Amino acid sequence: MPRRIDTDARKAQLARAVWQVILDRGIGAVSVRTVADEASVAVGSLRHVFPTRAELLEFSAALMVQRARDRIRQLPPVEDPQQYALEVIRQLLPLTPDSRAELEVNIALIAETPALPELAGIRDDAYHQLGEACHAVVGLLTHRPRGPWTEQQARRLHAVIDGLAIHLLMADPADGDGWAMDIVRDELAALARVGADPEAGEAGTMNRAPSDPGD
Amino acid sequence: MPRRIDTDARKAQLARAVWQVILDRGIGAVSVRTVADEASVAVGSLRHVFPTRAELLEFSAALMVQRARDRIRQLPPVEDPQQYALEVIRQLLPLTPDSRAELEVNIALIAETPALPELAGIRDDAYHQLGEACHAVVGLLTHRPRGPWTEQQARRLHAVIDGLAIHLLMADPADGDGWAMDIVRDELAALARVGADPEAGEAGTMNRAPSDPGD
DNA sequence: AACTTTCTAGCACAGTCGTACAAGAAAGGA
DNA sequence: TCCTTTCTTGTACGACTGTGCTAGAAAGTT
Repeated sequence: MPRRIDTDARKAQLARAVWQVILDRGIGAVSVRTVADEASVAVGSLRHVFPTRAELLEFSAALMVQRARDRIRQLPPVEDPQQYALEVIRQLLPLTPDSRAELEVNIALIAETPALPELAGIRDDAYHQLGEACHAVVGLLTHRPRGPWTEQQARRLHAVIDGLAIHLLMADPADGDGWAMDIVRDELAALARVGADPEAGEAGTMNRAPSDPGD
Repeated sequence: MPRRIDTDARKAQLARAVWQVILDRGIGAVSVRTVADEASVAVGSLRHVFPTRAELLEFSAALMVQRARDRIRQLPPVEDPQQYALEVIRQLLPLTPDSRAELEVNIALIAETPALPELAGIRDDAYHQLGEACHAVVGLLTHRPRGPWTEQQARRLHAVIDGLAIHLLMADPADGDGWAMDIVRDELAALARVGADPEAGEAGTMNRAPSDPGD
């Protein structure tokens, strides 16, 4: 047996280099050369692990999705389901450099999908996983069986999360990011209120009633 | 006076070519050559109007934002503010090939911002305009004076719209797109309920109470 | 120590990129 | 008709792209 390297570790190292290039110079700057330089590795060496550029990007994207999922799975268990859901969602918003990088990579993926059909699968995978997580949160808080109502609530929660994520990415950092989690807290509280009081609101409609502003 | 062309019309024609290339092959395929080909024009001719690639992209992006704004402004007036708001938001979601192209260009912009700082201004402009529109809708429906509560509601509505937009872009076309407008209708109805009944909900909190699922 | 296999390094290639530039075509005023 | 100015066109250049390929370094087996 000749010399062997830890292929998985090397792949992860190169994926990190991809993320760094995307963060610094955008997806357009991701080439085998820039990534190899970022990882302090020769191009031929990179291509020994990732024969094509598409494989490099595919792995980098998949690893990013996996990391986010693992981070959520390893969240310490919390008694209050509402607070637990809050922590889960906190992991999905770009509130730290790491998760911010994840989202930028994700957006770059969506933007480049027409050019790289191989990545569509990963993108759809992440989309459906997050959708399922939202549905789980709705079920956890409202104690309702799956149905059109829970599906709509889940889709709305999903939209709020993704929308807030993008806004956090674009918003003036001087504005802070507390407002985003405030909105999420509000969403979860509203859902939990249905779980606590099965008779709340008008039956027969899916509409939700915002509370009085109280000003 | 030598021969003159309608510069604005030519710029618009080239901008349309940019959008088409983005739709067909992604932002990564946008080059002076591909755009010139798409517009059936020589590269030098394109560069006579847009000396640099950055100017080409900048104009294309700005025109896209302007077109969306004009489309909304020229919306026929409707009596019911709730339905009017619904029509406005319909223009902002990728439900037609045109508005779908707009969103793809928008996402491409966000993804490429690190590489093209010139575009950040346009992106921020569109962001704030949409934010203002959401705030206007909240004011229109709830009849509340501007304040922390309306701001939070507007930010949430903004997040829902942008989140739904992205999901429509990624979702399986077989799923249809009715669910998105259903969610928007729900949001507006909930806001309108505050406007109709000033005493609704619990005072002193910003929380909103979803109605009973009614299943 | 010799051999074998993996890994690294780097050059070569055809293609595309943005941009520069020069020469010809087109069209209105003299 | 000629002249002037705008516009179009094609070519050229250096830099960069993904990929192919070869030669050598590294390390475990025998």
